[in-house]
Amino acid sequence: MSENAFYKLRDEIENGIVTGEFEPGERLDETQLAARFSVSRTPIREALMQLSAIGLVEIRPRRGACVIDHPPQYVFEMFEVMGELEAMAGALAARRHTDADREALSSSHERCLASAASGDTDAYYYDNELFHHAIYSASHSAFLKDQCIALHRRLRPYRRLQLRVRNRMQTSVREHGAIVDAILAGDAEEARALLRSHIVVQGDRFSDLVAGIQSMKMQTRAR
Amino acid sequence: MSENAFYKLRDEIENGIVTGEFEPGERLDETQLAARFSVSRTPIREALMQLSAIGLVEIRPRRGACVIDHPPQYVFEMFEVMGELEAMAGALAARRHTDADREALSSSHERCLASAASGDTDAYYYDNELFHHAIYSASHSAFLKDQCIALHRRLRPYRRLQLRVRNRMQTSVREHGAIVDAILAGDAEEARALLRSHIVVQGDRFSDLVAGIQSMKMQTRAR
DNA sequence: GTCAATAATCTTGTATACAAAAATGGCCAG
DNA sequence: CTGGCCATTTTTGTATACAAGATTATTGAC
Repeated sequence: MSENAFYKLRDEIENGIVTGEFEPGERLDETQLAARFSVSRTPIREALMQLSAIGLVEIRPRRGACVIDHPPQYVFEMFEVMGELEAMAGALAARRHTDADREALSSSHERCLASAASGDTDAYYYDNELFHHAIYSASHSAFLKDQCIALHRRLRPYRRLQLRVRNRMQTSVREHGAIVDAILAGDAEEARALLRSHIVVQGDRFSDLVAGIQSMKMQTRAR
Repeated sequence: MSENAFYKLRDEIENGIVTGEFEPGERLDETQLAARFSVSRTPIREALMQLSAIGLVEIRPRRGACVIDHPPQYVFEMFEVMGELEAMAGALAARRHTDADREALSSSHERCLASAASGDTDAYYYDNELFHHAIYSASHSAFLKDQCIALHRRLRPYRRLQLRVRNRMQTSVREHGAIVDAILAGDAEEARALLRSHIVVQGDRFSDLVAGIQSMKMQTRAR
């Protein structure tokens, strides 16, 4: 608590955006946030500056900061790019994984299986992140890993929505199984293809996503 | 000059990093920068916060900001990811380009041809950027375009180094020609493959890059 | 009652002030 | 002469102050 308030504040505000406490388009009042976190406006502004550089917040001159509000098309494109990056990570992982990577992949997949079976979406959400991070690490490309983690974070609000769709967890974990097999078998092109289609939001899933975003906003209006 | 100093400051400092005025690893003193740009430390700090979120600057608690200094391996990985993203943009462009995109691609390629022929590396550097931006736009994926532009910016310092290598401009512009042909022919997979190898820094080019980075740092030490 | 213009208020953007941590330098012991 | 410890000096991180632009409320005209 003692040092570097703006780091903590950045994570705190980011978390608020991810969980939907701050909704897309909502204005982020500096004074209000300062009061809420019992700090002055200075570290709040610094946190907002960082979030704006990351692309979670939009700062318009003399107008203050808003939570970024992307049109569904843009969100779709984000998943599309994420798919390509994860596909790349999977392909590299298939070629480069070590014994430790095998272990990390398998065990995180086991955890996903368990939490999917229990139906606990929060647990699955967390374990799913572990699984994907295991792939990034296994790619042995530090920059690719950084990029994947950054984009993964940006997509968190929407990823959360997706899990609410019926049976998505079961489908997701089944796909994970095939991905693990491909990577461990060293089949780079198979891993690439599987990861791409695992991530990209196609057909019905896109409609579900748009519906989810809509309902999230409706919820906002109602309050 | 009147409004939003931190935007201008961010670009100014970023530019300093890109052109090599601020060398990798160099400490960025807030007070010094404030004096240099005749502002207080506040907007300087805000600019540095943004640059750190982008990944151009590293801020260590209570230790101040430094220009980020990546090991050559990491830089290589950055080009590798850039290659994959541009390949994706090229593939999409091949499928989706409009008449306006055709025109933009052709004319920016013409400009590259001209500046390469004249041997003006600065002009080529600029026209090359135009050309690649034309591909991003033709992909008709706003997010992919944003990501490409962001990464392209981050790679600027190193890209500049590459052009100094003998005949690189001629080779580059020849590759551009093939890329334009593939995109205009609507051959997505050909465009993908050509762009990937156009960007990725393989074999000798990687050695040249490492040597360039070394000499850049030597120059720093000497002063 | 509605609209527009102006005054009052609020919010942002920047400067300055101050406390606490890190870096520096000097001093003394060995 | 070297190395470690304490005092001094910088430098960072945060709070506060203030000016200028944006927003809201009020008043007056139609």
